[in-house]
Amino acid sequence: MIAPALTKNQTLVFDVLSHSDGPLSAYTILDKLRDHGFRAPLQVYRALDKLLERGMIHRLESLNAFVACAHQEKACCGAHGHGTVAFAICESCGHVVEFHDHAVDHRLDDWAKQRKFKPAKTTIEIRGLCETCSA
Amino acid sequence: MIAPALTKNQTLVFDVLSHSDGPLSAYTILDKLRDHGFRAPLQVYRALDKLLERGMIHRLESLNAFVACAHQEKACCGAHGHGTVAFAICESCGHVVEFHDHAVDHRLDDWAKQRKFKPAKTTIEIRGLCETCSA
DNA sequence: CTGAGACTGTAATGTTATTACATCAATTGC
DNA sequence: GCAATTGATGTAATAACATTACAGTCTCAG
Repeated sequence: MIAPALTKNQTLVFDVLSHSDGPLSAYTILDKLRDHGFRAPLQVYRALDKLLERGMIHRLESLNAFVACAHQEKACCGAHGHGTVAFAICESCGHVVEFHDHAVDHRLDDWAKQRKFKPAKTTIEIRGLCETCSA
Repeated sequence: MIAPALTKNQTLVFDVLSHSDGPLSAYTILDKLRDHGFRAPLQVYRALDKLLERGMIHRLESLNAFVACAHQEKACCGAHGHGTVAFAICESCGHVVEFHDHAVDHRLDDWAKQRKFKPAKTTIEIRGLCETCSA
């Protein structure tokens, strides 16, 4: 099962995200792509949806923003991925660190199993101050 | 340090949330309070902010909605609370279960300590299907 | 060729949240 | 008493985020 190539719009959106040093909102992406012919939010949202499906990008729920997956180029976190992605978000500098913690995943899975809850997507986001900004 | 009484608007908003069987958006709350003189979103958002500060309600980031804290009447999850709150959200029936898992908290704290990241607020939300809806 | 499916373009609209400014009431310090 | 401060409120306008609806294009299997 080989993933099809990205379309032009998907490529443009992914490039913007992967070259950014922080999360971007859909509208910020739109603005950055006006020169490439983007005119409406839907062009961005459609591309974002596909990239999310593939696990190439992540959505930060607490920011309404998007980041490229830290495991560059591998689609590693998608359907075949290693569990839930977690984020630490610095509220001062905006920097985001993506991490995975198997123990946390396992613990949440256990909770779900006990309640017979079927998880579809799990969000873990820690907002605070990074080492640099809290110094 | 005794908490001051809730103001009229705060009380109205809290009552709506605590009598609801599911999460409500700010605008849904606004509609429910029109009869009580609410006319603008800001009246709701201001009350929500104060209630969040006290830990009497929680915000569900992945839904842009709000719920009353499950530990009724105690302000238990606020400044003196027992760590991070987690939620399981059924995407079919909308039901939300609030829970606390000390092991998960501890694990995320460890991660933060190692990176010298200072957490301010942590969001954990599992979206999926509850037992009833997946049957 | 043609019909199905996936992607695109555009406009309009819906939903969520904030900024700006004016007013009112309670509290505090002089 | 009476400024000065603080915190809550009311209203309007706007900003920010996201979706619906509809039409056109492209590709490919049959």
